[in-house]
Amino acid sequence: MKLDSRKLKILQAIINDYIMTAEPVGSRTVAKKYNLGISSATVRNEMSDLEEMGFLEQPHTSAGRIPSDKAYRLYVDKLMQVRSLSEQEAEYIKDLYESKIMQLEQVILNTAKVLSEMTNYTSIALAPQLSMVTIKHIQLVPVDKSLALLVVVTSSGILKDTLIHIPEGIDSDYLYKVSNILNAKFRGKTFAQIDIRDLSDIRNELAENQKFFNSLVDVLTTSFREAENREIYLGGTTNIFNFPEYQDIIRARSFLNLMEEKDLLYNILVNSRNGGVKVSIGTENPYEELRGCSIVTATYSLGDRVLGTIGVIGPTRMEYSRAVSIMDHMGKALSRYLTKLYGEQP
Amino acid sequence: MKLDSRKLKILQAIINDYIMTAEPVGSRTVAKKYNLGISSATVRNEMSDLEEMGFLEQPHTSAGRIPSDKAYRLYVDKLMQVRSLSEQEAEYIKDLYESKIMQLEQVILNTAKVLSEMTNYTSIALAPQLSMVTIKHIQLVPVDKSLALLVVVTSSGILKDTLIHIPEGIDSDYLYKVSNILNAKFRGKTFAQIDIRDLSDIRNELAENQKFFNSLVDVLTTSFREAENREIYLGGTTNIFNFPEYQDIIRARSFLNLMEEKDLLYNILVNSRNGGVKVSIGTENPYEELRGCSIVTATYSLGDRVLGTIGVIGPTRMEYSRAVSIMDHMGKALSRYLTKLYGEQP
DNA sequence: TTTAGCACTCGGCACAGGAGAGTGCTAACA
DNA sequence: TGTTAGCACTCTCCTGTGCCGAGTGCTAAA
Repeated sequence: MKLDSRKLKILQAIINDYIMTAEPVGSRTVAKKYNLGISSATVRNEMSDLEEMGFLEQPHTSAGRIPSDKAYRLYVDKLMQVRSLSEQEAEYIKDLYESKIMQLEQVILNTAKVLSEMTNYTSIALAPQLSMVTIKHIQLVPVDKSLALLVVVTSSGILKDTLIHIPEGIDSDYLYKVSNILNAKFRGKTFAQIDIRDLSDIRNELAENQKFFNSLVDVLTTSFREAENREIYLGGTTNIFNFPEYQDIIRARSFLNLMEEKDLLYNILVNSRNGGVKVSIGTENPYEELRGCSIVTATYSLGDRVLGTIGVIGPTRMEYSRAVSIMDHMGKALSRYLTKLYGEQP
Repeated sequence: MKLDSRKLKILQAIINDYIMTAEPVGSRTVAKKYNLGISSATVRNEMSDLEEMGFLEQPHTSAGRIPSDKAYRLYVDKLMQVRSLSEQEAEYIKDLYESKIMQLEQVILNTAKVLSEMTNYTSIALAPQLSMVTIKHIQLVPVDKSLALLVVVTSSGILKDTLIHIPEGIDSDYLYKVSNILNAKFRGKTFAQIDIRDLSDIRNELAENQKFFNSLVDVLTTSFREAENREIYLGGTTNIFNFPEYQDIIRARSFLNLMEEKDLLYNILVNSRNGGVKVSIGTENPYEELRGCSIVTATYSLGDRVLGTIGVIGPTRMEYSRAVSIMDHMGKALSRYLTKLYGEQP
């Protein structure tokens, strides 16, 4: 059977209607509301064909039809027209990145918040992945007799800081010396490139302070393990209650529980890291818990390095065209902002 | 009318039963299940009295009775026996504070998580209030030609760090000098004690670098404003779905929305800061949105300075005796742990 | 003062019937 | 041959009814 232009028009009408109303769409509605110049009976025949082809589904015999995931896929790939942002929306994004925030985490957090407010979906954002950025500066800052602060500044302004115990009798100069060694070793490298063997040099330097060396190794190795920042920021988790398909307490609950599964969300976002806007519809999703949801993601970068992913998650009956355009703009605006703020200076 | 011992026994039975079942309790149940040696008819008369006295309420004529907030208050103050922790619970808390976490925020976050797991309620925790701790060390760390990192270490190991722009031509030595001035001015003070006028000295020092001075003032003043860390950590927000009184989507939703109102939660926690375990029952609560909920809070301290508050929030039909004992132990264990880790060293 | 007994109340549930929306099929029509 | 009008049929949703059970309040007896 061929998917001729009339079938496409009808399909599009059904998808549009269902996205707006969340109610199964009947043949009469299509014929009347989307004046295609054909009668409801004709529409009925076409709808029957579309169902046979797998684009429509019927919740029960005497209900209208709803689009299948396959239909949404077709819609996203071929049918929908990606709108540009409304003035209001563009303004919203512009405002977000004009405020003076220096903390990178805060930027991402605010981005998530704005995303959920603009789209009315739940937003998720992956914290910047440290393994992607280079180390700019390492410094041991003395705190008191027995504590020092190990600060690592990266090219993206991110810093990891950890307090470490130092043995008695270590002075500020000594820390300064160690800092210099660490800098010489690791400056310019990414976290991923750091090799534990590089530390052996330092071991020799610190031969007389074995305990201190051990502390350092301890902290640095944990830092390596946490180089992949697995933090996930959420925005508008309760937005899900706005959708009629989540008026059921069981579904709402399982959705909210899902949002607490940070590991799962992490995997989703990390796997969407290969550039551009990505749409994942219902059953296309690798995780069973997410059939019924669609996810639109976009990446954000610093210069040409992809740092992380932002996304929105909502019912498969999602306003894809709006979501895609917002995600697209947001990803780009965020990248521009980050590159401007933290971009590698010569 | 007098609240004699039989009335108290009956009231206690009703409260216990209602806490466990969430179902209105009838006279038969009380007479049979809590063998008090009296008939249901007698219980009925007593219950009628208790209702008149304001301790019981009737959802509708042919239902049993449920305790009023007044009854819960009596229960918490007089009737309930505060149990000690089960071995399992004690073990759980012990484990929590035996792991090696250095980041204070992480400790509080984990505390909230464990709290919600142990109690099955939603837990809330107020981040440590910086105005309570003293500044130990301030240092400007050079990052590159145009950026420096301002690190503030406090007596509780908390640090605030912010990137600031520095004008061209400022070298590491210069930053070191400025750091020393800042240290001389502010070391030993609390954030609350910092006076903007103290900066005028520095202005003179930096006369030739007006721009840099402005940046510094900018950052420091924002730090002051944020000295009160308004961050709230939540744990187990979806636990609320476990309770039959929140099977209604409207109520569940409004509860979850409430949990996103960080300002409101902040006020609740800050106002519970005057030591010890505090129980706030339903309508006793200053916020209308929270009638129907009870909150049990405890404070945590560093040495003798109260740093913040932790708490659990659940339906008024709360297992007060368990909640109070857990909060009491947790607050104390957390304080001990913090004092051991970050306690003021000579 | 306590208790047994009884009439009464009210929510919850199952069930039936009707309305409404939508379908599929058939037959007529262009 | 494709399109349309008509019609019987299906299925959900809503509403009203009647019954059951839990629980109460009152009365009268112990």
